Amino acid sequence: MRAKNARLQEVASAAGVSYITAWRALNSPDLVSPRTREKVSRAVEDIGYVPNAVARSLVSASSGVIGAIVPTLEDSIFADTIQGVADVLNTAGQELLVGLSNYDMEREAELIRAFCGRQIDGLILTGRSHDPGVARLLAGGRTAVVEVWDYGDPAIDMLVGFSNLALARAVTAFLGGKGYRRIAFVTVAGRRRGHERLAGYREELAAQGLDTDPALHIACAPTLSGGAEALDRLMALERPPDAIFFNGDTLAIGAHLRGKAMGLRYPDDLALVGVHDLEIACHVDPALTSVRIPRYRIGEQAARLLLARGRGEQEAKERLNLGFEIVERGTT
Amino acid sequence: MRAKNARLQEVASAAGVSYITAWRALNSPDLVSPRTREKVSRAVEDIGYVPNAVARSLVSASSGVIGAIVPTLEDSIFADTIQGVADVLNTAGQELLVGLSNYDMEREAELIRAFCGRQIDGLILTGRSHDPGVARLLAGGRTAVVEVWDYGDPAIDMLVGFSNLALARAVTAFLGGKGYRRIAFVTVAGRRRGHERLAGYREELAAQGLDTDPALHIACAPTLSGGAEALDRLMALERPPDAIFFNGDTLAIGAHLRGKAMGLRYPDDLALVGVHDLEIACHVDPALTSVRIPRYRIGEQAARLLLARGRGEQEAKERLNLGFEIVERGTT
DNA sequence: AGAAAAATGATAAACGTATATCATTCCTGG
DNA sequence: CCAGGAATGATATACGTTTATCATTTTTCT
Repeated sequence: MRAKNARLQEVASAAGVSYITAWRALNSPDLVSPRTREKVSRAVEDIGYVPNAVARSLVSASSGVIGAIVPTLEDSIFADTIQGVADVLNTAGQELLVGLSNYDMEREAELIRAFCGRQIDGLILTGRSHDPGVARLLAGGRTAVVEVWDYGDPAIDMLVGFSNLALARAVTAFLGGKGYRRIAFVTVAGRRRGHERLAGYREELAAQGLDTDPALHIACAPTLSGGAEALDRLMALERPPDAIFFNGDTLAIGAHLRGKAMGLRYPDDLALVGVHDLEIACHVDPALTSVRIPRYRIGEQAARLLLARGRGEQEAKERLNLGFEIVERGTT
Repeated sequence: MRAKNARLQEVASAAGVSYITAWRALNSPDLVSPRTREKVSRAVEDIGYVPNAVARSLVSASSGVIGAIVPTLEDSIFADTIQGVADVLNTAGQELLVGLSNYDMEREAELIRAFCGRQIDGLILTGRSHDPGVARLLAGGRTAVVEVWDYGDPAIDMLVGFSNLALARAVTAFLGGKGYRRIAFVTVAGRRRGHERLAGYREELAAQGLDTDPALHIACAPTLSGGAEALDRLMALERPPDAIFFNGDTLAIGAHLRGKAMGLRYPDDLALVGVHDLEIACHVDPALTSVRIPRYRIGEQAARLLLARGRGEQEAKERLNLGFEIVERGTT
């Protein structure tokens, strides 16, 4: 059933030329006469020859594959970054090995090891905290690495993202500047990015002398329902918040729709801010204030850096802070 | 800078055993004494040895990699399927090569060729229409193929999905059964799945004697705004529809929110149906009637079939029709 | 102690390509 | 017709594993 793929030797035979000539016809066409070139490419067609990239990788010690590990594709957040990576790699004929860590550092470490064994030319990792063993493996510099979706110290190699701490401080400061005093923060349980942002939120609360009631930070499920339920819990507090910072538009939209059904009026009764600036943020009424993050560009830039490194153009440990932008709309 | 990775020979030297013994310690531990096993694994640790999967693939003619090609990750639709694939592959230690065709058949063909050159153990393709050259390449049966997100004839090899034609007929019949006579259909321009569903919609209109006004089928951008704008155009018709079937919840939600802002009341003024049953369908008011499609399970099952084929358990050209389900809510 | 079994070692071929070296054949221009 | 270059060919080695065969050493058991 499973016949072996044709080898270049068979193409050569079919074309009536030697192996070497067939090889030259495909890989350095200038060294070969047009007639031979023609014969060879016809033989390639006839046989359906596809060069064995595995053998090529083995001898050239470079696979033409980039690995990217993100926590999940289930919210479209990281999917957009992967899309950016893939779009850039396409233009360079590189392939993309995708790994989903499910927010699990050990799983991420396994994926990294497996990817390294596949001789990937570059690796994109989400975030800056990784398994220590793997950090050592990668610190050798044999593989180009870009960490994305974060900005700070230390970094393994290259870095493309924005400061999660700064983002949380900026949003909190923005709300404080608008006069809100009891600002709640809603995160999804068990996610590292949430921890960093929580730190920024707390720092800024302290800096601005805002209400630091710990009851104002709660965690919920990463869904619209999670956001809706978080709203319920916060509004049921003895002293409910006057503004809620949701760590993700999905949560914020869930809360927005629930609150509206309950009769809340934004921003008078309550202010809402999300993160990611999903398209739906502009389609609810009033439109949701959110934080625009260059999700797609993060992927693009990360891929570009890896390609540049591969071409030897980019030896430095480039660090790109792509920033973020608070987009003010009707809910604040 | 870029030192070479350690080879197994170096591990053997470090452990003070022969190459063969080191190999056995890693690959058939039963043949080796516990003490030697220990020495070798310590050497592996010290050196940071990672087996070269490329060399292994070359000799074993199987790479441990599955390829999956989807049109895009930008809406979360196919991302969910990829997630399902990845979750199953994880349990089997297989890696996932992802290709994004951007709805372009030529691009898809290039990706398929590149993947085959990488000696993938299996391939997941979206839909059943592909470049003819590539179809021949794959028809050889050297690579296990699962086509997903569709069900019908012919198929290259295995098949996991549902009938897009049946889906469109079912939705149209459902609306007709509710008494709606002027049923519009909104698709995204230039997508094949839309064509199949359009055919189903038209067949059912004819079968039920419903209004077949061609002005009731329009195309729009694949966004919330696209759906909103489609609503505007349809409601501006001299004889507007009494129900709209949106080929995707994103479009339907965009229209829903716009229509509500315009003062439309569902389902009295207008009925809406979407496809995909995204979470937000239940969070708008009234909730959106939609069609549940097992996006994640499609990926899971496709991956399972490939793994079974790889283990030699599954030689047949399995075909799984996972179906769909109309979830009736407030908009109809 | 001696035989059987377990563990280890030496050697070689294979996977399909990349690439280097040297040799031969073919074509072109004067 | 011959020099010189272009085109083609023959041969070999390397990449790092997998796997087979056969040989040797060490351990275990009676």
